[in-house]
Amino acid sequence: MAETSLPNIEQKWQKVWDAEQAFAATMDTSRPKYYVLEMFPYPSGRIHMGHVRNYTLGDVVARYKRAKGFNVLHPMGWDAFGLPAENAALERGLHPAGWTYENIEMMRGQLKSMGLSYDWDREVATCAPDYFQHEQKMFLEFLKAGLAYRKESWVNWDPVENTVLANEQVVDGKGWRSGAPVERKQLSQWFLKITAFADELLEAIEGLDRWPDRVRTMQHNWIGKSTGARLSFSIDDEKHDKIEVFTTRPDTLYGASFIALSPNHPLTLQLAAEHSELADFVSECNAIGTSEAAIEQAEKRGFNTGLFVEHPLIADKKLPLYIANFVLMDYGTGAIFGCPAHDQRDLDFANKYDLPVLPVVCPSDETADSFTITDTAYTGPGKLINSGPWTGLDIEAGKAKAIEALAAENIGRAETTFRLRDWGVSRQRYWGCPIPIIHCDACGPVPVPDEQLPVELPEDVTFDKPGNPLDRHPSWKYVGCPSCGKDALRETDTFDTFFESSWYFLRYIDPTSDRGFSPEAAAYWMPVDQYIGGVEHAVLHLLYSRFFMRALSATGYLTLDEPFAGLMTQGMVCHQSFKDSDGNWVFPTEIEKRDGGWVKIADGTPVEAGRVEKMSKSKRNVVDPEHIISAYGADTARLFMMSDSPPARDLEWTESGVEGAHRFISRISRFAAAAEKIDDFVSIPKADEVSKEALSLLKVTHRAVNDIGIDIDRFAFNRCVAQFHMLTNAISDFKPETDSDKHVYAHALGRLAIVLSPFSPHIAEELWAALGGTGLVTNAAWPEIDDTFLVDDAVTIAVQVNGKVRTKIELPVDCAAEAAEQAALALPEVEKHLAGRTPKRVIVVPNRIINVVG
RNA sequence: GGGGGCAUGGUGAAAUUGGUAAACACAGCAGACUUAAAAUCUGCCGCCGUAACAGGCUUCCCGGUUCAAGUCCGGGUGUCCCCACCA
Repeated sequence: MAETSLPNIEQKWQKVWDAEQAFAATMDTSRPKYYVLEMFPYPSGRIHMGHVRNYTLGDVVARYKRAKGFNVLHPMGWDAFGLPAENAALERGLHPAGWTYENIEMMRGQLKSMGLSYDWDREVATCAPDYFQHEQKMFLEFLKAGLAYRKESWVNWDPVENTVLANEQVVDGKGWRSGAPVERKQLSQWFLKITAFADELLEAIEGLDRWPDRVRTMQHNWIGKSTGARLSFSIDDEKHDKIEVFTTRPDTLYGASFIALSPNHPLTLQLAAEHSELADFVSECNAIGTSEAAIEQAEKRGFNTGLFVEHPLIADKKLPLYIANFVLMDYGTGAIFGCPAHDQRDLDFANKYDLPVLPVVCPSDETADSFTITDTAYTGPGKLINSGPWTGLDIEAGKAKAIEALAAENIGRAETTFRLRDWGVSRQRYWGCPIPIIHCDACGPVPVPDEQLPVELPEDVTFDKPGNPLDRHPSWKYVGCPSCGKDALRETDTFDTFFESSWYFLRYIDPTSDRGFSPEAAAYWMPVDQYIGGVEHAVLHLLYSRFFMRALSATGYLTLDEPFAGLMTQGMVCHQSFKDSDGNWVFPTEIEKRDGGWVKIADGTPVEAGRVEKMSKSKRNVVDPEHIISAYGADTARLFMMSDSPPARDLEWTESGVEGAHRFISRISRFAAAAEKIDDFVSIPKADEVSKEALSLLKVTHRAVNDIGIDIDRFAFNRCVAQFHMLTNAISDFKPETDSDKHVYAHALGRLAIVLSPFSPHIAEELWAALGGTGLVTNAAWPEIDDTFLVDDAVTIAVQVNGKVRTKIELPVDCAAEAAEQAALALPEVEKHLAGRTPKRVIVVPNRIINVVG
């Protein structure tokens, strides 16, 4: 094993960094800042490999930028509210707060053992009143500004647990825990008006040029802007209101054959009141949950009301009015016109209920007479047909004409609709931030006055019954109305935990401010220069945070639109999974290789190697970082994480890969153990004063330092590790003899220590100290590069004949094209492969390639 | 159903953005050291040829542009992810 115990070395340097407060950040407007942030963890109890990868990625960037002279802010904290704490309370009788804080203690210790360059003085836990009081205040400011409101909305309701379920918690239409069929129910909920910024959020995606394209597209699609028209249809009995419809295809209006309303449309409810069969139909529709699976299985059904509406453009044409289960109340106007020829869903519906199918768009290779629709709707390009005055127009012109015509008749206009809906933030949960509202019979919902903030959670709560403990607490919710003084009730819902994560990066910049954060700190530190985390937050957290910046700007907290200038989404950490003969997942520690196959150590029964999958407890393919760190050290774990896969891609955890990384770290520690202290090894030796071998090592060294810097900037950390190996191999191969050689040798090792320190900082410190380096390598500036070492005087380039590489030739750098051409044509291989033909053309790309075309 | 990513040796990958495909590692093989093993060091390692050269083939498949394609364009296959009765 290693000469000196690596874990001891690591603890030693961690103590030194602590004692020197090496990573404390202070605001200094005279220096350029760099804010590096990793998505903060939920304190589940122990760190996992995904955390190790995420935080190592961030630490490499933070330490590199520090070496490059930036005033780096690199904080860490805890996304501490959430359901698992309540489950622990339910299952093990622990209080959520105690459980959470214990987990934080545990995980902080684990993170510290990784040697991450955090400024721990800025640590934040979102469940602390000192944190959430500021978001209660923000919410009240949003309320004042009209960016928060209360509304009845449809939710998934679990009738056994008496609580709202998120869509993710509904499995096959049933509650994930209770197994009870989920109901749709209307509930009064608080909403944040994210739709007020829909257009802005969409347009600003364009400017997020340091975000991954796929995240940008996901947000783009999520916001889902549709342009079209809103138009109204009159019911021919004149008793009822007009029906407003949104469509993206106003050009197909002449092909309309029915109108369908959502089961929750106001008119539907009005009709259902007089019509018991319809009322039954509506409740059937609502019994089906809102989950994906439920929707997919649900058959498209309609209810014919017997009423007719007038076609707005064709005199005397009447369209039947249906209630249809596939029409959503939440999107558009909750009503559609069906044009079966050009919409698959409308066509299915029309065929089922025997409604006419009239094509009004015809592809260019068909004619109006021959073109028919049977069971596949036509959604492609073409010319309008059967469309009165619009016949002959193309689709886009048809849309414009249609909007013009509707406007002229005063029955419609152009309209834009978004898929994005306002953010419902109410949760019927205990372990969350209380919503600072008091409900008074006389005054309605009244904001909790500033001087009564924060509204804290009561500690004496019970989890023995389903439902919200806050709601059944004996006294907590009974308060006087702040406005009239009469008996009133506290809001017992708490905020969605995405509320906390939408602004935590602002708390880090000014963690003791009594207003959450100061505009001055925000002006200096924001935006986050580099944000790193999992792609699973591509939409929710990253979109909510973007909204929050705009809402906070609108309420005078700061002036900033975009919180994260750069975003890096890392891939998952995967591992081989195993199943035994009974099909149960087996831990890798329970098995061994025998005769080329896997067997259980315990009883020798065969085990089948499954797929390489994301590490997860259920598949038993997790590896605990703590074991790896105690067995190999943090430097090894960190280096391995950066080694093979580029950050954005999935990384497969392999034991042999870890051992490879550990061999490298051990190799460095042998260099450190054998190092001689040389005065002034940092200074760059002169090219003309060193031996040929030493010069070549200097070239490798300066090239490596140069390339590593470039590769860190572009997140090619796996290439950096390759550079470490090449540099180390070159150093190993060099046998210093003279004093000048020793200087070069120490110089190369010193450069290695600096460039390795973002990745494996402990061993880098050890090496630096062994060489006699001044101060900490953690504080060392990124090395200067002597450009003269980056250029060679000769290059070997490939010579092609008719596009195939036939030989190589060594030429002086920047050799003139004519000379290169002459040299190439003189080569015997070229002559041979030309086989007597005269070269028609010779392409010379200087320092790259020569291609002889013959 | 809609949108997006990815596809390169036995494996993870690299390729200066259109210019020598396979850097660096993992695994494997052979050797040195050792009583032996581990560790360490040295060498080999895309495929088909060959005694060895020479050749030929090769970046999922088919086609195109180009002196030149892993890279660009068109079509297809596989795979993963996101969204999904969105009018």
